[in-house]
Amino acid sequence: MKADILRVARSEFARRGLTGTRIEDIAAQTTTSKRMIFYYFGDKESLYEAVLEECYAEVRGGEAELDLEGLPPDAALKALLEFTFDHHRRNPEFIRLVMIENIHEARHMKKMQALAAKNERAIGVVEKICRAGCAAGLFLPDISPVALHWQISAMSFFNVANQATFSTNFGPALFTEEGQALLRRSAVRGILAAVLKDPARIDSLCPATPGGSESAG
Amino acid sequence: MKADILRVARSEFARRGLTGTRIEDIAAQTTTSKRMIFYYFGDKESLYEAVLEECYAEVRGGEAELDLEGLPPDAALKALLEFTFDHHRRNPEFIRLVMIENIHEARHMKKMQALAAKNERAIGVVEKICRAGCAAGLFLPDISPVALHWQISAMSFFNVANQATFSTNFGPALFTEEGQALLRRSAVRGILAAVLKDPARIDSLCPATPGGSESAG
Amino acid sequence: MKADILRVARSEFARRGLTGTRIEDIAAQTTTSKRMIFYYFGDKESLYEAVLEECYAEVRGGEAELDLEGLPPDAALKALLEFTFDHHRRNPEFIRLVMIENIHEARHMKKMQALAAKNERAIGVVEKICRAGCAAGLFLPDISPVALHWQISAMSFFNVANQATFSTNFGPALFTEEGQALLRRSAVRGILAAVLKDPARIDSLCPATPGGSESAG
Amino acid sequence: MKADILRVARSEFARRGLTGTRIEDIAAQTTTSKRMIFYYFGDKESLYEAVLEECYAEVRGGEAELDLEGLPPDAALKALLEFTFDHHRRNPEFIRLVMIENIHEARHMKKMQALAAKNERAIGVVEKICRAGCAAGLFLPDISPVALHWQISAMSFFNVANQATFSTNFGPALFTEEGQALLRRSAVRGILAAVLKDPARIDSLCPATPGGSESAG
DNA sequence: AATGAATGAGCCTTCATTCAT
DNA sequence: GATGAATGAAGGCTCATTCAT
Repeated sequence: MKADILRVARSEFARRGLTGTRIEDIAAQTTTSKRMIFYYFGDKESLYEAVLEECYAEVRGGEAELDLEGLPPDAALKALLEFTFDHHRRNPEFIRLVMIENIHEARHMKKMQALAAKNERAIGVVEKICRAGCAAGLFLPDISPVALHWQISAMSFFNVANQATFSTNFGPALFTEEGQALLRRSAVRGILAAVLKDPARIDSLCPATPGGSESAG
Repeated sequence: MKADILRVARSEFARRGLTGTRIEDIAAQTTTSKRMIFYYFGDKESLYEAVLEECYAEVRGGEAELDLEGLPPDAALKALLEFTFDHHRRNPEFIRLVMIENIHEARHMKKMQALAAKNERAIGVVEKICRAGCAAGLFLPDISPVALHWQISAMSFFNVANQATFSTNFGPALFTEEGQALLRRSAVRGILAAVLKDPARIDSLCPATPGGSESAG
Repeated sequence: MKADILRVARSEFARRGLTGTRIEDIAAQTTTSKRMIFYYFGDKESLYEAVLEECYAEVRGGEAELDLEGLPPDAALKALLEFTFDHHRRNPEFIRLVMIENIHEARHMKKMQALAAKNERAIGVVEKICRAGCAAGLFLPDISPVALHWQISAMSFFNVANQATFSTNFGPALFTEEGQALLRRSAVRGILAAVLKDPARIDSLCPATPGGSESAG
Repeated sequence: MKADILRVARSEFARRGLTGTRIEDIAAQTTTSKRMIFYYFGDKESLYEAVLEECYAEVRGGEAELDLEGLPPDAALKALLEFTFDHHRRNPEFIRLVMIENIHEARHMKKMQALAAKNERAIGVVEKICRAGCAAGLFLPDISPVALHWQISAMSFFNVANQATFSTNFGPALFTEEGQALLRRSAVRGILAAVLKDPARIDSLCPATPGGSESAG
């Protein structure tokens, strides 16, 4: 019952934002009533926070499934980016909730205690790769894991978050399967180039060219 | 008077979104009345669209000031990214309006006819650089200007749009002046790497390391 | 509570029409608030429709009380007209609501499903009289019950509906008790004349002269 | 220009009533502006009154064209009814304005001075017929001209005014050309029967049966 | 005489929320 | 614990009308 409400609420909040969502609309798609929503969650904002928290847990939980053990640092970094890129594409509701949080200056996210551990883990993954990369002499020294995470996030997030305006302005080509594959490769290439000591290694890791057809050399 | 309303409305819509904004709040910050807003703009949504259009015109107008003539293609690309990165930072209201548009699936932006020309111009700039880069044998062949624009936008946009959640989750360090300088350099390096035929050239164009402290060698 | 609202709303709608009525004015005469009206009825138009429906049910219900069993057909017809004439006079609000409906091209009445049965019953009464009258050789053959109902309605309805303009233009005499009695007798005479095979029978059924003073011989 | 406004205003007031009509809607269909309407007519209610007055003048003017001279009284009465019946059918806007006036308790009509003469003339016609009919020994004595006028009006007016609700409730058959012909004949028959001393004369004046098919005897 | 720009008042409606059991 | 009925507060919007030239 609570789960039912949360499921519908997530969809509505993701679609319409915090103020744009109406409790009545959520109730209408639920087996319960409007009254029950207040009974279980107190008020609209608390429901929204519950949705946000649950969604975050789920998504960050999904990230834990990624196993980079055994991969060389540069391949691991590549895998991490590709995973994040795909992961964000598969979770548009999560992306939208984060967009909405940013509209609200992360006001609700700041209240969420459970986040700290999850975020540290996310950075931990990048940090580990960086350390290994430096130790192996592959990466430039003094790479900031947080900056690297920022760069990975930027492209993976923007790709989903701004699809509507970007394709309105510049056409839908980038959001077809081929377009997405292209963007993903460009992103990998950019990230690796920003990190590798010897840029020549890039070509062995990602043979294709960014923004170009497969044929390029 | 219309300008006064638009100015206040932009601030409110950027801050609170379409549904979150109350006409009354706009009126209160204006020398005119709530009634006047409807007189000039018809309804809330039309006012929002007028704000969006005006803001877009202003921002894209600002971009026109950038002069890349005379620069070699790779330096031009670097300059374009740096300009975009800074430009987005200087226009947080515009960024927020675009975020809000994405929440609304670009519903209003799709109506704006005047955009087409401006968007083509934006792509035109990148296209020109690409052509010159290829002609000079500097860039990889078959670079997609739109994909390149996407990559530039991704980092410049995300940097402003997701500041609230990112700094909530991973600390405010990246959003200090030094942090921003670092991110900008990483971004430049990534973009160039994704494009240059000879990655070794990167170091001559951007000597500093990505994600690293200034000291790195 | 709903009944209270309906009662007040009927009076207001009958007096001022659909657009002329203000929800606030209804609320003010009620023990409840304006908000409650929307809670119970959704919107102004639905409230109006509820009023119309209820009023129709009441009025047509009142008609059911008329018992014509046992009367000869011509006497039954006379009784039906007299009843309708009096009945309309007693229900000026109903008359006004029908006037208002006609202004609105019967837009709302067309939605009312429950009417069909009631209307068929109304025609049924006339039909029965017609059949009996024909069978008894009293009425002209091929009398149309609907046309007869139209004629009865015309005079009974106009008498109430157009009282204001008629008495403004031609004086109030016809709307005193005597005037009304006169009109009623004229109407009966007209209706019977339009139906009876042998017009001479009229005088036995309604001895007084139409449009004349009682004294006439 | 004033004429243009009046023409449009009549149509709008007739269609939507006094409160239902919006000055802006009138202006939109005019070559002039909303402002001009106030300039020429002062306010909404005065414009409505001007419309009402003009419409009345026009319609009552049309009635003057009827020439009953030379006809025997009963034929004249028949002609008057038929003319009125047809005349009302041809002037639905006028009918609607009178309906609206009745909704407003004839408040505006009461102000109209010019009416008195026109109304007296209308009654004058009936009066003349009555006098002639009595003098000729055809009509019952003491026929009230006003009651007779009421009866003529009732059927002619109701026929147009209540068409929407009547056909909604009882079908459209009565408002086809044949249906209307039938009703007109019924009405004539009823009126004559209410007046003639010798009802047998009816059949010579109107051979057809009321509410029946043409064949009846 | 003629008019574009401006507006005060108030209307219908919606929203999250609480009452009372 | 669970719920149907009720509601205060305010929101977007419309209307006839007047200001100012």
